[in-house]
Amino acid sequence: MQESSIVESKARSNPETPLLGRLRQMIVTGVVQPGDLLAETALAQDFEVSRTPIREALKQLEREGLVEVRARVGTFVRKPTQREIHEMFSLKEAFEGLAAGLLARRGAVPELDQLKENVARSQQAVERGDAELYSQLVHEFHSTLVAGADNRKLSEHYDLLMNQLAYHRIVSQTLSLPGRLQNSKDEHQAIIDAISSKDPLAAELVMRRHVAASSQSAALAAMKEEDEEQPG
Amino acid sequence: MQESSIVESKARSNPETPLLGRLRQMIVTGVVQPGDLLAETALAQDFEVSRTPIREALKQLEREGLVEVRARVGTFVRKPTQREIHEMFSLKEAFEGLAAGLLARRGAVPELDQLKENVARSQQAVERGDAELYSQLVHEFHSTLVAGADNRKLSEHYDLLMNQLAYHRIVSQTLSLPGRLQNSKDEHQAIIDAISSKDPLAAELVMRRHVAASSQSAALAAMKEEDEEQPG
DNA sequence: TTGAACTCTCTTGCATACAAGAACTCTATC
DNA sequence: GATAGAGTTCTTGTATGCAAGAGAGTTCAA
Repeated sequence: MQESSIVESKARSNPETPLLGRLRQMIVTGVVQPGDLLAETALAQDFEVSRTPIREALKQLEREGLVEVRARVGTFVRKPTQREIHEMFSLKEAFEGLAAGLLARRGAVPELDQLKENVARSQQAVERGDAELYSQLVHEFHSTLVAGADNRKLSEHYDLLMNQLAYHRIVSQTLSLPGRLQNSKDEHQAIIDAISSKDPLAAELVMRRHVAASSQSAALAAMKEEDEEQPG
Repeated sequence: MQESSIVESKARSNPETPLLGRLRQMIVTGVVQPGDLLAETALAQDFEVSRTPIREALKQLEREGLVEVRARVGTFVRKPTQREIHEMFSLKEAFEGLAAGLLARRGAVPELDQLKENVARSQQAVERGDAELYSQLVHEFHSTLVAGADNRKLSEHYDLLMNQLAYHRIVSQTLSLPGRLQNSKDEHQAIIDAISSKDPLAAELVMRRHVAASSQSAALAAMKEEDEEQPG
């Protein structure tokens, strides 16, 4: 239905090399953990290519902020600092607020129907207490909304940001917080209402409030994860 | 005083390779024109290195949207489409609006004083009718404001955007439009007032209105340039 | 036991050779 | 004159070899 969009979403002239996508997915989904060494030679053997394309992909990932290349030492999976996470949630709020406003301006488009359907399915997920399905639907809701803004540059920046946040991992943790499920669904409904009434300002405002609320939960979850790793 | 910031501004662990910066500057400042071929071999000879580092830099520039690499054909300086320019100005509005809000929240910081001084100098430039100096001060105003938001992720995204817009070229064209100089300066003053009164919402609103206004002028100038190139 | 120096290994950085393909040019043919 | 085709040339894509440096481990001396 909806493209994954965290891992792959650009519709550019040059389709992304499979290598880059696979490496990025490994990082974003947590197959490799922050601090892990991504050695070019080892990866080259794993993927059965030479170091050259591996190297290009790693350099690209460095620019995306997912890894850190230390000259003549190694390439390591990067972990955003608390400050960076906070900064990125500010950006997320701005991006999605902009998207909501643009979408409201566009009026009735297919994406709006997709959002309505999403909320309907979310309602069922909430009733069944299916947190995992709901988490997936949340991701779909937000990416559909941004896609509906019909602004490719926005999408590019947004995808970049979401990859850095390793968003879906944080979201699934966030939603385990008690009561957050029902709140989140209601907020989604309010967003759709504002968009449907073609009020860009209201749409942006509601959207930003929603992102701010979930950001707070997410930041909390991220901080909690931090504590669990280093209990001392 | 203020770092150029269009060409170089990141304070990352890995300092940017000189090659990348030089190539980027060549594109942003118009030394090489859209459509021009950037052949790896030729550049390697010019810069007296092998193709490998050149290649890395070009790949990076591709990700930044400044060049287009067509496999086995060539790497070409890219020209944003009218649609992309429009999209990017939407993003610019969101970024600078966010920055103004964040800066207002921070209160009295050195950057605020820099902004005040900037407006004072701009006043002089307007009185003297020095459009070039004013153009430079405009650039400085906006980059100081974003820097003042104290959000590195925002700065990264903003720099990326500005490079794609080859912003200063467009600005200098824009400001030649009659009456725009005085208007622009007054708007800058209004932005500072809003920030000084520590009203994030007002600051964001005024900022966004300002960006929207200058965007309209800039888009017009870009369109005009387009027409001049292809008169038929 | 501690510390310093040295060596050894592993990493990325860079240069280069070769492969593959796109596009242009020139020629032959209709 | 127009067009199809082959060949040439230019481009980027990939593999690989070597250089340089960081860092861990070891050894030796105090």
